[in-house]
Amino acid sequence: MRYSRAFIPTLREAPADAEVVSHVYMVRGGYLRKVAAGIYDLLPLGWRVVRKIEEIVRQEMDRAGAQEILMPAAIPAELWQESGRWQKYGAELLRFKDRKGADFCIGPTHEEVVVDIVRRDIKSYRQLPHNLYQIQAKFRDEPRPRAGLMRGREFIMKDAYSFDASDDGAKATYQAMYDAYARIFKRCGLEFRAVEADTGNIGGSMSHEFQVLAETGEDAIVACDSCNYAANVEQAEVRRAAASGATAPAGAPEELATPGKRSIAEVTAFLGKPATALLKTLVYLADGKPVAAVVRGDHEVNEIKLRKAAGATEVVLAGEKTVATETGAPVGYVGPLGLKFPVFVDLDVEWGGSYVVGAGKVDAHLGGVVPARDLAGARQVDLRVAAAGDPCPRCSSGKFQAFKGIEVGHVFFLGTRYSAPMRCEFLDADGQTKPMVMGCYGIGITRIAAAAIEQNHDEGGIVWPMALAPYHIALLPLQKDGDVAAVAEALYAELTALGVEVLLDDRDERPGVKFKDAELLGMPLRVAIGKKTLAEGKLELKVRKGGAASKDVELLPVEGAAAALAARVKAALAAGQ
RNA sequence: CGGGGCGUAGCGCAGCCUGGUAGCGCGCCUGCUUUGGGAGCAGGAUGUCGGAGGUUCAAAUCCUCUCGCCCCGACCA
Repeated sequence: MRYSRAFIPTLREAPADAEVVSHVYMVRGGYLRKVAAGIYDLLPLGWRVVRKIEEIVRQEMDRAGAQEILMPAAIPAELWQESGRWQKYGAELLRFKDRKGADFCIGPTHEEVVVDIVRRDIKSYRQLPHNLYQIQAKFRDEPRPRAGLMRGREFIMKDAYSFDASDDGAKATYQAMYDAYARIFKRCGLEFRAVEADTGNIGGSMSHEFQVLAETGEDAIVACDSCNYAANVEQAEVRRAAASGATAPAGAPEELATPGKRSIAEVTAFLGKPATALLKTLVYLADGKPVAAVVRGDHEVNEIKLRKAAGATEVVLAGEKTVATETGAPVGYVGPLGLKFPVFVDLDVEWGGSYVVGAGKVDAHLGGVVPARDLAGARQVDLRVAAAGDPCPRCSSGKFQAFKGIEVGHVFFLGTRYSAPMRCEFLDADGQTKPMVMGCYGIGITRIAAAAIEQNHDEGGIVWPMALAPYHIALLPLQKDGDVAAVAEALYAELTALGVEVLLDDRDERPGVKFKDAELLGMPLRVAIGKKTLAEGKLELKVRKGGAASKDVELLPVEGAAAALAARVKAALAAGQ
C-alpha cells in the first residue's frame, strides 16, 4: 500500500474521550473512529487487523472440526421467550419492534438461534456431534461502555456451539476447543493464560477463560507458583489455612466499648488487635432475602461464592436502612450472633478460635467470640476472594501469584441447560430420546486487537505482533531524490511479489514525520532508505520492538534485502511473535 | 442506576466567574525557503459556541429544561 493514497488519518493529539492506551493509539493511528458510545468505525488499518485475527480463528476452528455459519443479528423474541431469557436478560438486550409491532432483539449471543437450527434437522445420534461457529457483530447494551474496543457495545465476536450425544463426547469437544484456543492466541503472538472461571449468566458446569496478561486488564487472576492451577479470582478456590490449634478461652463473649469505631482499620487500631483476630459481618440480600457473610477482618467476601452458597440467582450488598431494620445495628457494628437469617462463615475462620465481632448494637463489639460455641447454627463455606500468597487448593506446596488479565476467550461446558428446555433432542442407539450435550465457545475478535496493544506498546505507539500487524513492514524512503525513491520502489515491488505486506511511505513529508508515524502505527519492521546509507549500498532495518530510539538499527545490503526481509517476516509469523 | 466532570474550528484547549465585534496551538490551503526524528517565514480558509426555551437593549457567558460524551462505582461473554 502506498501511504500517499491510504486512508490513514493520524492525529498528533489524543482525543479527550480516549483513556486507555489501546484506544488512544488506535484513534491517533487512524485505526478507529467513534460513532457513538461504545460503537466504532474500523478504518482500513483497523479492519486489516481484525481480518487477520478472524483468519487465524477460522483456520484453527476449521482445523478443530468446527463449521462456519452465519446467523442473523436480528432475532425474533419468540426464541428468547422459549429459553426464558427474554425476561431474564435485562436492559443489556437491545430490543425493538418491526413494522408490524413484533418484538425482536439484536443478538448479544446466539444459543437460542443455534439450538433452533440444530433441533430442526438433527434427530439421531448418528448425525452427532456438530460444532457450528460464526464470526459476527454482536450488540450488548452495556451500562457503561468504555475503553474503545476493549468494552464496546457493538463488537465482533466468534461464537461456537457444540452438540454431542454424550457427556464424554461433549468433554472431548470442550478439550478440542480449549486446545484450539491455545493455538489461536499463540499464533496471535499474545502472552496469555487459561484460567478456571465462573460461568456467569451463560450457565453451565465447567468453564475456562483465556486471559491476555496486561497491567491494564480488568480481570484479576491467580495462578499457583507450583502446579498448573490458575483461576479468575471470582472463581478461585481457597484452601483452608492450617489451623493454629489455639484453644479458645472459656466463658461468654465480653462486650467491648468501641465508640465511633466502625471499620476494621478503626477497630484494630483502637483495640490493638490484628485484623486476623476480627470477623466482619456483611449483610446481603440474596434474591431479596437477607443473609450474612462472615469473613476474617483481613479477607474480602466473594459475592459469587456467596451467591452459590445461598443458592440464589443474585446477591447484592444490603443498604444502610436494610441493615438497620434486619439486624438492629448500624453498618459497622453488625455481628453474627443472634441474627434471624442464615449466616455463612468462611472456612478461614477457625471454628475453635476466639474473635472480636460486631456487638449488634451501636458503639460496641464483642470479644472472645468462639464460632464453635457461639455460631453453631452457621454454615461454613469457602466464601472469600482469593489473593496473592494464598495456599493453592490443588497442590500442597504452592502459593498464588496475582495477575491482571483481559478476557479474550471463554469456553463453557453447557450440558443440557439450553437443549433440555428447548427440546433439542435426538434418538440414541438405545432408542431413548435425549437432550444433546452442548458447549459454547466465544472469542472477542475486536477485543483481541485492543488487548494486543495493551500488551504490546511503548511511548511511541503500537508494537504489533507480526501476525496481527496491518502490514509487516513500514518502508520509508527518506528523500525524494531519484535513487532513494527508485530503490524504495524496487524493494516495494519485490517484497510485494514475495507475499510480504508493505506500507510504502511515499508521502512528501520530512523524515521526522515518517519516523513518528511509523512508530505510532506500529509495523513490526521498519526499513528506512536514505542517501547516506544508500551511498554504501545499504538500507536500514529497525525492529519496532527494540524501542522508539533511532539506535539499534541494522544495515542490510540493498542487494538481496527483499529475500532477507521476507525470511524475517515468515520466521516471526512461525514463531508467533 | 449512584457520584463527579465535560460539550467553543478537523484535533487539543482558552474565553464564561464580572453579558458588549469568538480566540490560541496543531492540522488544512497558497507561496518561498528547508529536507535523517513531528521545519521556518509570509499570506489564507474554517464556527449554528451540543439543542430548546427564558432573562436582557445585548447571551458562548446568567436561568430552566433537554441531548450527548467521559471518568469512578455498581454491573458485565
